[in-house]
Amino acid sequence: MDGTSPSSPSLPREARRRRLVLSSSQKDALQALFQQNPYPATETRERLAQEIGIPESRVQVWFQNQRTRRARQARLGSPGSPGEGQ
Amino acid sequence: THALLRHDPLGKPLLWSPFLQRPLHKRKGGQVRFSNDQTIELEKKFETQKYLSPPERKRLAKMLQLSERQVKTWFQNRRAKWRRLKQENPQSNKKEELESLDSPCEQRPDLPS
DNA sequence: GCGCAATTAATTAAGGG
DNA sequence: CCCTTAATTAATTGCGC
Repeated sequence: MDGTSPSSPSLPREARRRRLVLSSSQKDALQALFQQNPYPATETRERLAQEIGIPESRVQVWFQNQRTRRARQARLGSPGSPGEGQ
Repeated sequence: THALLRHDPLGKPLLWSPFLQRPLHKRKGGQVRFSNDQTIELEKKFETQKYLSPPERKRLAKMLQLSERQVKTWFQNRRAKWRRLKQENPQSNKKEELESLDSPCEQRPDLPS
């Protein structure tokens, strides 16, 4: 009896939340812009969204997640570099 | 009724899974996800009124055992999401349940007479 | 004082190896 | 199976009205 089986045979009609899968090109574009500016203005985001063909909100969340990723990577990468000057 | 019902295609609430889920929806700082009932009630109110007046907010907060601030925050977050949804979706796109109740973007917040 | 836009941290779950 | 990562949620800050 594992509850892990999502066996709900009675409702195959539910469209499970399908998350957007970004292509390499899309990711590349996002990353490029991110390197230029991790906090792009709304207009910039919109423009990029149009260019890569995804909704602006997705660009927004991508940037959010990317910031988090970066911060995390920085943490794991070099935990003790900067001599805190405080 | 349905075991694993979650998330609409466009939109709305996420209700947690039934019993077989992690006993903790508590975030680190002690923030907790609202109960299904709370969310449902909030939503119900939201369908009727996008903006609610301070006294109503207080009432609802008491009813749901939430802070007025929490209710306020919930409504604001909801409004934001809603606007985005409308903007991205020209028409109310709701798979099976269509609720064309949202046309006027401009609902005036009840002015205290 | 409230609404709103922007942003955050934590979490939840889809996709793919 | 498990890691990556997109999507969601409640809360916060700052700004203008």
